[in-house]
Order: sequence, then C-alpha cells, then structure tokens
Amino acid sequence: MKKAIKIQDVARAASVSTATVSRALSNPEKLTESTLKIVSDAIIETGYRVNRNAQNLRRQKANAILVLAPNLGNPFFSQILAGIYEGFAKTECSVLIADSLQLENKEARILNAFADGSIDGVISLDGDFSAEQLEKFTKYNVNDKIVFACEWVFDATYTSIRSDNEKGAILALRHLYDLGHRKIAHVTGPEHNVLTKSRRDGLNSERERLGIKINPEWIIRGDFSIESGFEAGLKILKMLDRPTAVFCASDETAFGLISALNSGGINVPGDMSVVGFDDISLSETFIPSLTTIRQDRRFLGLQAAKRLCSTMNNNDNQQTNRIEVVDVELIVRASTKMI
Amino acid sequence: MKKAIKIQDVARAASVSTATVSRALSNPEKLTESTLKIVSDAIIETGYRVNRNAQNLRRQKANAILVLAPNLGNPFFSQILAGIYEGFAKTECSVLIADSLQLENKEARILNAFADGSIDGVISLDGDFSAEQLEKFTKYNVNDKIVFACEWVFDATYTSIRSDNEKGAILALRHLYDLGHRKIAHVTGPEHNVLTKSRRDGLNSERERLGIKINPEWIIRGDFSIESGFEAGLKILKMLDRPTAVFCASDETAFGLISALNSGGINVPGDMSVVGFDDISLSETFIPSLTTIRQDRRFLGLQAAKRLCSTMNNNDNQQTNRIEVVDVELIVRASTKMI
DNA sequence: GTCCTGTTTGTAATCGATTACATTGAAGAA
DNA sequence: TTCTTCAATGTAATCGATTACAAACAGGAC
Repeated sequence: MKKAIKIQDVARAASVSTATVSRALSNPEKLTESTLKIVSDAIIETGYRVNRNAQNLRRQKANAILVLAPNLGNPFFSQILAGIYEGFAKTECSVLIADSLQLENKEARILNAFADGSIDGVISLDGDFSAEQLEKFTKYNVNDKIVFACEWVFDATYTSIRSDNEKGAILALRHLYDLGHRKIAHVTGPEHNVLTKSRRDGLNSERERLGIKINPEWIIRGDFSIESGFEAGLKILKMLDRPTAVFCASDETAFGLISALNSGGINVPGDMSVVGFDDISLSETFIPSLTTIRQDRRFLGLQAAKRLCSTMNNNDNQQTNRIEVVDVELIVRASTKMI
Repeated sequence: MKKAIKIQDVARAASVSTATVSRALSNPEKLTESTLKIVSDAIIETGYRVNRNAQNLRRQKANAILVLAPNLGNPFFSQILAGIYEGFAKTECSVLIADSLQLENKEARILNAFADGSIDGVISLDGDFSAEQLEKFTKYNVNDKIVFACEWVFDATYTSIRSDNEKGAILALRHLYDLGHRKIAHVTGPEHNVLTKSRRDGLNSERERLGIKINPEWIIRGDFSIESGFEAGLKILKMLDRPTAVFCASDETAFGLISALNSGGINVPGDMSVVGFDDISLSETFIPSLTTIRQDRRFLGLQAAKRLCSTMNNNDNQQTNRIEVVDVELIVRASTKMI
C-alpha cells in the first residue's frame, strides 16, 4: 500500500509552504505564474490528491447530497436520477441515494445526516412527509437545503420542481373524450399522495367542464405499481356497468391493467382504451404501445440539481420562484381508439 | 442555524474528558456503568452527533462505498441495488452510485476516490475494464477493495458474484428444443461483454450436444437494450430462412424483438417462440408474458455487499472462494409454444 | 536613502474526533 | 502499613487541509 501523499509532501517537493500549495489548488490567481508552475509540477510529480475528509472538516462542508427516492425499483426514477447526475457532473459533489420506503424514520435520518456533516443538501422525490416531520425540518433550519422534485409538500418554504400533473390529466381525459369515450375510469395513485390528488383534481375539473357523468365504482384505488394495475383490471372485468376507457396514474399500472383485461378476453384498444402517465421507455414497446402523458423526467432532475446547487452556493435564498412547473405532453399511441 | 454541538460540549456537560465521551460511543465496555450513564445522558441532552468528517479523518476511513453501474436506466439494476442496500443497512456506510457509461476515465475516477479518501470500496456491476485499467488497480493496490457483481473481469484476484449464465443459456435452449424448435436464433449482448460471451458459450456447447445446426445469420448482435431487440426483430422479418424461436440476452431485448415481430405480422408465441434473460418485473405482465431465465438479482447485490464488508473489516483477505456462482431458474410463461 | 503601499509567501491556529500514553485511585498481597 | 497491579479516566498529540495574520519584499514617491 502506497502511503498517502499529503500537502506537506508537495510543499517540500516544491520548496514552498503548505499554504502556497493549498492556494495553488483553490486560489491559483493569488500566486505568481512562476510559483504556480513550480507547485503544479510538484503536484503532478508527487501524484498528490487532496484528502476530502480533511478538506471537508476544515471547510465545514460535506460535498455530498442525498437523493431520497420512494422505491428505487421503479424505472420511472432512473431518468430523474440521470438528470440529477447531469446537474452535479461538473461539481465535486457526491450523490448519495436512499430508498425512502426502506428507510424508517426518514426525517430523523435526514436530520442526522445534516448534523453529522455527511450531506449538504437533499433532493427528495418523495413528498410524503407529515406536518410533524416538516416541523422538525423547520426547527433544525434545513428547509432551504431540501428541494423536492416530482412530488412535493404543501409548505411554501420549500423549492420544488414538478410536472403539470393537472394538465396531464386534462390532456388524457380530453383525448379520450375526443375519441368518443364518455364512460372513463381512473386508476389512482396511493391515497394522500400529491400526484394522486392533483391528477384527480385535473380529471374532475375537466370532467365537469365537459359534462361527463361518473360512476363512483370507476375510481379505483391503485399505488402506481404493476400489481395494482392488474388488480384494477380484474375489478373492471367484474363490473356490470363497464367503462369504455381507463386513465391510469402510471404507465406500469396501465401495463398491469392491460394484462389483466387481456387475460379476461378484453382487448385493448379494441374493447377498451387505456392511457398511462409518465412515458417510461417500455411504453413505446409494449403491445399495444401505450398512449400516455410524457413527463420530462431528466429535466425535472436536472432543474432540481441546479436549484439545490445555487441555494447551497449563494447564501441569498431569496429565490424568485420556489415552485417550478414543467410542461407535459400527450403521446398518442396504439392503446386508445375511436369508440 | 444551531451551531453544531461537539464532543467538547458533551464532555463539559458530563464533567468528563473528551476521551471518555469518545469511548462511551465506540468502546462503552471500557467505562464504568455509572460514567457511561452520565455520558449517555449528556449525549442525549445535548443532542450530540459525531462529526463524520472529523471521525473519518482521524480514523482514515471514508465510511462509503461506490457502486458502479452501466446504465442506471435499466430496471435490471434496481433489484441489485436493493440487495446492496440491504447488505449495508446495518452499517454506517454510505452508498454512492455512479453510472459508468456517463463516466469518462472510470478507472482514474475510482483511483481518485480511493486516494482522496472518499470511498473505502467499490462494487462494480460493470465488467468492462481493459488490461491497462486493471493494471492500474493492481499498481495502486486496490484489487481487494473491488468486488464485481453480475459482470466480472478475467483476473482471478478479484472477488466476484455472478449468475450461472452458461446454465441459463443451456436451460433456455433445451426448453426450446423440448418444444420442438430446431431453428433457434440468438440476440446477443454487446461484443466483448462477459455475459454475452458466457451465454453464447453455454448456447454453443448445448447446441453441439443436441446436434442442432446453426445458420450464422441467426446470431444477431444486440446490446441488452429494447432498441437493439427491436432492430433484431426487423432483421428477422427480412430473413428468407427464418428461425422458429429466439433466445434474447435480456428481457428488454425480448420486448423490443416481440414488438417488432408483431408490427411485421408475426405473432409470439403463435409464429415464433421467444425466451428472455433476467426476469425483470414487467416480464410477467408483458403480453405475451415472457418465458425467461430468472436471476436472483437481490441476492447477487446482497452477497456482493457482504463480501465487500468482510474484506473491508477483516484484513485477512485470504478468502476461500473468490468466485461465487449463483443458480438461475427457467420461468416458463406464454411467449414460448410447442412447434 | 527613507517611507509607504501593495503583492506574494510563510507561520501557525484551527476544524472535531480518536487514542497512545500518563495519571489516579482502589483492591489485594505481604 | 506499604507495595503491586490493574482498571478507569484524563492529557495532549494527531489526522490533513485551510486561512487569518504576519513577514518579507518590490516598486514608487519624496
């Protein structure tokens, strides 16, 4: 094992002080060109790497952020992560990932990580925090170090980047309406989830505007998962008053739904039209290919990263807009058909 | 902002020395029960959290590992990650994730992270390292801090956990053979990939054993992606001498393939049988549901984590078996049919 | 030459926890 | 009582980089 080279070794090799070496790395403009050259050469020659722990200790920083994702197993998140990585690519900041479903006491864990200096900020893709949990964040003064992406909480002090979920639901409903559908079911996300709520709100408002009646049975509780879609499909198979179209809260749910319908002899889109939400990569490939609402997930991640970076660097957290809403788009494919 | 509480503050509150507080946390058995009680109370009362940077600096550890994944977008990896997290759940070790496709000079980045003290170990799901890159690892003496999972490199000094890929290919081929298929195509993974190679090897040896002839056209280069499967499907559509079954190197490739075949009027499994590899969650839901080879991905991740933990803790790296091969299983579903 | 100014570089304190070594004190042996 | 031994606790050096402050030095004004 090579023993680590430290700043002292470089200083000795360059016949300067440690301060000069440190400055060569972080404030090169403060040095004469000639000394900078000497020091740079010595750094290369010795193969010196700054010790992050020492640096972080002294600077009182962690150079790391935490991404909190509910269920890493969902391919939905990968693109968001890619965007986040892109946003941090040029920085020296490490990205830690935690699965918030696996995490007990998540708010305590986050506060702990802040307190012990292992993170400087959080990007949460999970908006499921109780009032008590949020109070703790406020108490420990970390609100402006947490950025929400995709999901969010109802507390205006947090920065958040989200898709226009209401519009997505409206686009989906109108698309089905335009195809002649009037009996439209909805497989929701989990109760209390902000996405569930705003998509349902969009749906209801547009339903009212278009004057569509609704059978309460057609609102089926789901949780974004494939399995919940499958179960919803089984429920629909048993209905006496069947809808002619279904809007699902996620693409995976739509896949499960279509699969169940199929197993019951109902063809999509022949007998029933289905719209998803997200536009994950498999939606194009699925048979039938899925009509869905596209969210620009990479962009959501990228923006969240940028916002967090800027609040972490500038201490002026008087941002103009804490809430940024990203446009969504209807992608028409083969799972929907004129009635 | 609350100013951070340090060990000094706790020492003062408990009227003991900092050494005693430190011992209360890391070597409680060295203290009298009564002092331990006093110190513990003081820790709770003050809300003290150890500063990780200071601790890591002093202990010369990072308390973090890096997971290197090729293409985080692939849902295949999420289960492995879940296993890795499970393996590190009880430890204080943070898990960093990097997408090796996005990472230029990955070996240099890894060595850097070791050198600057930001990681203690690596779990690589990526086996694509050149001889020169491996030499660098050897030179900097980090071979026993790197564990390969899923993929691996041909250097016996590394610990690696992998599925029995040859057996998987053999099971797939024999299943198709048993259904009466003799004209069997294969969509491979990327050239030079170890998985591609071992699956192809398994296929070839079993092919020979069963006495199946092969049209070279039926070996189609892919890269595990949906798109490459789609393109392979298009190629098959154009063939004069068409296979009756296809074995794909990944489930996603199989989805793309089936989708392309479908668009060309070829029904799966009616006109052609398809077998995948991996058994990702959507395989059960896809229409038709996919016959595939199941890898226990969570277990692969968990084992990799355990191995890395034990080599990082015990300095005796005289492990009995550096290579651990995990069994795979044929899952028969609806995408394959008797000819 | 002397003084002043401003730039470049060096010295040493500091971040917060750990731990080798020193000290204290109590129990047991004689 | 006095000495030995050992367990419990304290003192202070240490990990490696940063940076406030000090020092050195060059150049210009007089």
